[in-house]
Amino acid sequence: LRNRLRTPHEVTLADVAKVAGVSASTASRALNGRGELSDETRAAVLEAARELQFEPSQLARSLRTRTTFTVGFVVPDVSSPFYATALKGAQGRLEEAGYRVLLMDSEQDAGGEVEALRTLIAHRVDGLLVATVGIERGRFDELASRRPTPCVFFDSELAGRGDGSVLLDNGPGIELLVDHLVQHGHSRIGLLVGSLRETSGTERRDAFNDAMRRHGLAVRREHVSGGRWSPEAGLVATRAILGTPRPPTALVSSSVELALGAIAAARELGVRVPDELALATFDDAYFAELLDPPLTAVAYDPAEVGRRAAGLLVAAMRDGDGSRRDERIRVELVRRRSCGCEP
Amino acid sequence: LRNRLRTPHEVTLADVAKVAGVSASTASRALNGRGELSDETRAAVLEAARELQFEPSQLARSLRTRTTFTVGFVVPDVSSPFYATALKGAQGRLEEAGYRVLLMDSEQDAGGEVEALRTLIAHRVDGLLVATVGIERGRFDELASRRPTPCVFFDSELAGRGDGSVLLDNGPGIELLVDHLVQHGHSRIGLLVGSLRETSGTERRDAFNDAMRRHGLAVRREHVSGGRWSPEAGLVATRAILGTPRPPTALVSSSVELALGAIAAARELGVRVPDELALATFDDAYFAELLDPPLTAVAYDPAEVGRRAAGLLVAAMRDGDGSRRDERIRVELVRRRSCGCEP
DNA sequence: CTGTTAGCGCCTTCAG
DNA sequence: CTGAAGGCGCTAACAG
Repeated sequence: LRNRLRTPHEVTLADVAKVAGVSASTASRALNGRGELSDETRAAVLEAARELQFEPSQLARSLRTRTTFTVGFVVPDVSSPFYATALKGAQGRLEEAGYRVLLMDSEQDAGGEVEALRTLIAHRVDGLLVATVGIERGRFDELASRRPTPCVFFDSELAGRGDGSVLLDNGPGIELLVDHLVQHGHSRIGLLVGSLRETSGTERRDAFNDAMRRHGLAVRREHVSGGRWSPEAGLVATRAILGTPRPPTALVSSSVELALGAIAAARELGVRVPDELALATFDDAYFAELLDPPLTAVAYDPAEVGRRAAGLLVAAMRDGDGSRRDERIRVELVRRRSCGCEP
Repeated sequence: LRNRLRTPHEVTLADVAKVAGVSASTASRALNGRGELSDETRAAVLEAARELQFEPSQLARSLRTRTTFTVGFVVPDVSSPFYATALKGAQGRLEEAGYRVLLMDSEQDAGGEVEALRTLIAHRVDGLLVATVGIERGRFDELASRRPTPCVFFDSELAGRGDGSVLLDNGPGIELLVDHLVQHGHSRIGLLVGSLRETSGTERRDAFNDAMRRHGLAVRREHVSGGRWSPEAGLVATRAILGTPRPPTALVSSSVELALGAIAAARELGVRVPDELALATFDDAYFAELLDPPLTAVAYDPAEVGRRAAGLLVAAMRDGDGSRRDERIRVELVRRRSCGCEP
């Protein structure tokens, strides 16, 4: 029976107790600082634990206490600098509070997201941090009902669901971009849109339309293109937009990836930025300053998004009153050359 | 007793068994496809499980089977595009094989790495994927002895430890860079070094020295600077190098972050790249083409690093014969303008 | 202040 | 082919 175990002998709480000459429950109390213990008993247990290099099994502990101190983190694409940085920010907060992170990538796919959530729930995570790609409400409710787990959305949300959200100031950000381009004298302005299954995508598009309307400017259908967040999508979309009979003189991009594609497309078509096409984008990047031309952008701290979301989640896991909290991350305009500003 | 449970009623294997009218052991067999079962029993159990939306507790399962199907992933900095992408690659392979990823960030610190490994081991992960920041051998051995866990190093290794490694072709890569710069006629070449606590850092520095020697070129102490992997370090190092009495005419950078700092420093000092300072770097980046100037680089697929490392780890977790496997990721030179090549 | 007892939810011998 | 029993390692009532 015992010979099947790979590990010759797993050091267990019982072992520690035996060496310390106390019962297992006492050993447990000593190690977790619970209950009243005589100093010498405590010392004996601690000593024994150290001697045996006892490492309590989180597994057993979790099974018993019904809490795993693990949080699930679901993003469309971990390799994206934004999500990677948000993850890092969240990680910091969570570790402070004693939580670990189980990571899942939804691969930009609603099905993948459902799968990820299901797995995480099967692992009995204590909480969920998710940048949704636009899962159906019904699916979410089903999962949530099966096993209620505190959940905070970030970057994109499922309106009304979960215990809160931390989103970017999408509206004000796009407004900053459009206003600035208008100040430069542009009136034919195009838009590179992101995924319209995500609220970050739709909010930016809606804000663009609103801002244009506010300036009395028309939004031409053929000057709006995109649909995904990649440089490739930006390249294709910009080619299409620049290929129209009367192309726009300026372009607002919903993300830095899209903007990269735009620069590439302009270069390919021999269109000079910003002289023939002004460009301004949502999202700053650490290399934006060094691009050719340097990219005018709406900046914010991606790590802060993660930190704040994690903060909300920790609160929700502790209190568990169903009170929602929705936060927005402030953004600011960083003027560089791509919009037509001089250095 | 039961009223303390947050979840009104957790659906358990016993419930499924009851509904299906069989014993718990039979239900378990049916759900895991073990043993011989009559078709109707199996069907009844599956039906009951679906009806109750049974989601087996991985926790309990793991406690019993002594395997968690979880892998620990430790990197110096998740927010770095390289590690984020490697993570993504690893994730793909691991999920195929049924493993989940528990992520830890060592914060570029040996102490943090030890802490991360300890936590992961306490969670009884089945395997470890680590990009070490240069933890002490003794510390590693201690942790490994306490609870032997398959471990594969990637990017940087702890020579001789673990069950294998997947490293980049650091030597050949740097050689490509030096050779190319020499071809451009340079003889005073400087080096931006990364962290020398990591083998990726030392291998690149050593390769630089070797390549220079091979060309009969002197490596000047004051033309070698750096020590960390960040753009800031690159900025400071390049300032220092360019501030020397006879600065180099070309610079090899150990990483793209460092190179970004170099471009910034050159710009700040009014030094034109590549005319006054040629630049070539290890690591390609998706935006390298769009920089000013476009960056000549040694390229490889970061996701592949993760995939291969995960592949090795999965094999090690399955077979468990202590056979080491060490792999190298092939690299290639991508010529762009920063080295002096014409477009 | 401490020990005994009883499980958390699941899997796996061992019998039948 | 199926059921009963035991236990993974830990914690929390409940008694002393």
